[in-house]
Amino acid sequence: MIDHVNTQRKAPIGRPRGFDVEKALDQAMRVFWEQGYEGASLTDLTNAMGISRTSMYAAFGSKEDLFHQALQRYTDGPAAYVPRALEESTAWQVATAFLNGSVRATTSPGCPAGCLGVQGSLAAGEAGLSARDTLAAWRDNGISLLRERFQRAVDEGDLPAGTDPGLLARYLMTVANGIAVQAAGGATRDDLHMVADMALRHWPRT
Amino acid sequence: MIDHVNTQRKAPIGRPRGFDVEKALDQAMRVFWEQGYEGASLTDLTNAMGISRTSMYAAFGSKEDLFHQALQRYTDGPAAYVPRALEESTAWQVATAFLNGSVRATTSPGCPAGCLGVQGSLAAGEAGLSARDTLAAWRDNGISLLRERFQRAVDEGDLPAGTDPGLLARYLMTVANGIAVQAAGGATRDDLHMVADMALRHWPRT
DNA sequence: CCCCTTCTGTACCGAACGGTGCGGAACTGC
DNA sequence: GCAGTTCCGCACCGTTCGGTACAGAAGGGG
Repeated sequence: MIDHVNTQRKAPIGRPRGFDVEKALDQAMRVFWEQGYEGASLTDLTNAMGISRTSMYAAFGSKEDLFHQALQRYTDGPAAYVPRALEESTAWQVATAFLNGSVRATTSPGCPAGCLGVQGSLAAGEAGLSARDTLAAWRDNGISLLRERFQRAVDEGDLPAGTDPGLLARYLMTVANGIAVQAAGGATRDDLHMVADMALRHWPRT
Repeated sequence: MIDHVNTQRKAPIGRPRGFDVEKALDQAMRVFWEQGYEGASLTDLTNAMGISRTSMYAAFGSKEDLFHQALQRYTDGPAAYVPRALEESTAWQVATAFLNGSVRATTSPGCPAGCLGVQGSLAAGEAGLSARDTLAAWRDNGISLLRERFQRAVDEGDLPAGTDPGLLARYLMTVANGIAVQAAGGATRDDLHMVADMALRHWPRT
């Protein structure tokens, strides 16, 4: 607020940055996605980002900070199918869009197989505990978003009265997480689309 | 074959081993289960096993060999619910026993949360690629066992003609893998039992 | 022009990594 | 007792880990 004028300043004093922060963050996201938090070394990361260790620390803070920012970019990018799915007009459409989106995102050609929010740090030693907890909270947040959407669907009569929105939400997230594991193991998009269809076959209807 | 007499020899020459190989393997299995292949250091492992690095290398070969033997012990121990489920008399009972067993195994008090076959090495750097591939093959083998069992059920008329045994098998493994991820993130046994029930609600019947 | 700020490349830090050489301890067979 | 064999604890190997000190390069403000 005080320095609102600074938001318009195009050329801050000092030597300008020699790389594109968002492009570098994209590359870091890919490395974390492919190798996990612990499996991605600073050397792997900075090589992929095309910058030196010093520049990385100056721009992002630490490996853990970089991971958080890469996860945010993942949320806004490859995982953007989640908020899109929540905007569908019926609970059935939300569920379908969510699972189909997860299949697409975890088997996208040119991207690592699987989901950063799952394989980024599922089990870890001491160094990766923070990342592990961050991702567990990230997945829980996804469940909460789904639950709130399904609660609304119950309230609106879009889902049968007495339906448990929390159970539906956790069920969908569980299937999506399983899809991510299968994708990481090499399952094809067609395989997983059939699995997603099967998981939706018994969806409650009014 | 040649040394079948040796199988009866109780006291081999040389200094006897000062620890129980199977107990040590159990502890190693727990560490890999909790921290993953890359996250488990030799120090973590040998401390839990109660032996020195030298003894570990002499008895098990290398960290990777130790992991393979720990996975075998996991297969025979905590994951023994899989072959038990396959022996159930109907496909429905097989599926129910498989998912309920996976819920129990991934939320067993006194054991790490989740499944070694999933979180042992899902995404990894160069050092963990072999373990990652081993676990992917381990999961694929589980799918194959289920598929063969369901093929038999189709042949016997226990499942409707035209049912795809491979799809059922992959579907169940996907749900089980999702359950493992959720368990690793702190989901309770009750939560996951309800998820498993929901996943079985639309099971094909004759 | 010089000063100040910011960014970058190199070279390096202590710690931890997986793995091993070696001398001594503990056992069997003679 | 003495050789032969196996196991164990300690100290150590080279490498890599995440993170940083420092000096020079590249920009703006006066």
